[in-house]
Amino acid sequence: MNSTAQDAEDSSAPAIPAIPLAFTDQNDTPGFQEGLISPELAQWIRFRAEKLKLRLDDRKWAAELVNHLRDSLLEFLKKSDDQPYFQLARVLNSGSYYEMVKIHNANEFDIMLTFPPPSRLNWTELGQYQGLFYQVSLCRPTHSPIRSFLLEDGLTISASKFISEMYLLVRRFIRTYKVSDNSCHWVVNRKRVNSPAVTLSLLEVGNGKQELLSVDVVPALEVSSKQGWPQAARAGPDVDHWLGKKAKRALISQNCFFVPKRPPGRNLDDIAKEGWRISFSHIEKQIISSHGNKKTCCESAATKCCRKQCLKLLKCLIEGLKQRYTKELDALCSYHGKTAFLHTLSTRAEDSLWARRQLPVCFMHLLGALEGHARSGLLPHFFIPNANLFAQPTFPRKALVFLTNALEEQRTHGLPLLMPPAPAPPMEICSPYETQPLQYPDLQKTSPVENVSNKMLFFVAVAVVVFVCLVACWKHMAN
DNA sequence: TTTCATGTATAGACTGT
DNA sequence: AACAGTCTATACATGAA
Repeated sequence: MNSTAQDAEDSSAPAIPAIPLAFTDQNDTPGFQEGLISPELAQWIRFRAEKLKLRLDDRKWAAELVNHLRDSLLEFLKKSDDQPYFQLARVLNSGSYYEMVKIHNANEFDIMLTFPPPSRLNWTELGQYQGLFYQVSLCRPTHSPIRSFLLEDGLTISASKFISEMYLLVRRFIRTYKVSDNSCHWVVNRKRVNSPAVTLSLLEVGNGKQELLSVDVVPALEVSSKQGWPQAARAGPDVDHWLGKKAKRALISQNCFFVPKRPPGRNLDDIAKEGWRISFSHIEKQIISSHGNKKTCCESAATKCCRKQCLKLLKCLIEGLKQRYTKELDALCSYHGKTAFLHTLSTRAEDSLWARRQLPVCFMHLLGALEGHARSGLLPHFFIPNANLFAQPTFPRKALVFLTNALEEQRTHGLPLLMPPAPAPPMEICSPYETQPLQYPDLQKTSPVENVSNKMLFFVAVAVVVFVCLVACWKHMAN
């Protein structure tokens, strides 16, 4: 009976695998041995990857709202005389949506607003951050409107002034900006002290609780490629054997950015409080979109690879872990996953290793790689090899040990966090997948479109169950 | 496999200095 | 007239269905 109801909703759903599925640590790659993935688990991984796709309707709905907001904001800044420097803003879409690795819903967008400095920049590494954070200043005094963001020395660009002014203008913009159909409205979220973003949320009118979309607007200072990247990143990412030396040169010859994010920690000195963080978002996006060892990767059905799917699954697992162990894994974020992913791609370069069919094996490999980084406490920033994203105190020792164990548990117990909730009781009607929001309440923020389809599915499931019951009764009576 | 919508890169037109 | 910056049309890539 249960399976009938399930099948009615999702005929492609594989059977729930027997748990635990043995993964042992015998291999030198932590947590990975090819032969040990059971066919059931492999099927589940494929199935889960399918489920992470964004729906076209959702994308269309969200893209229209976000693009209109973005274009209107840009127009507002261009016309604004209050802060003439912001008239120079240019848009650079970044983050997982535009990298095509956003999962579950098209509900989070990252938009960088980039600004060219009036002259060459000087930057000084802030100590103890291994080249991630910088004091940024102009080489010479200027009459450019950027003046209003400078400190008393007339040269140093103040990150706090920059982001505060951005807030001011975005708030001013939002006061008059209306969503076309009036059913929702954008609000500016509260300022967060360590965040470089002005975060906007789209709320339903009359239901202030439910956030339908969120957009991070991140201002960024552009460093001309003529100046080159800071010393800590000068060597460029380790992609020689993967993307090739020529591709690497092309990457290094691009601009990089500073975003107004101060370094973590309390009791910062006055210089650190005005610190900027280096950003390679646009390069990351480029690498992820042209990710092949050969040019032909993903060009045809025959050369399709599973790299992006692996990253999506890892992001899903990380979200799940953070949901399940909120406090313990506070320090963990999706960027750790992305970094481990990039390292894995650069060492496991050959396209054939990432063939579409190999998804389960590749994902387990990636998971093992992240576990390995956690176990060794070493996860170098992909562009700044000396910056360890698992270094303390940013990533506390305790959290690292917890993460190592959590990842090991996932690997050795058949990925319970990627699985549906425990086997359903006999009369359960809904398919396990549809009940997923119960397990991870915030992972899936339902859009209006989704609500409709959920109701439809539920209705169909109930109808099928009733029908099957009737048939069973009828047969019983006939006997 | 195909069809479609969205996102991106590019060239050439346009505009103001 | 020359130039840089901006806008626009177009083709192409990507991924969902």
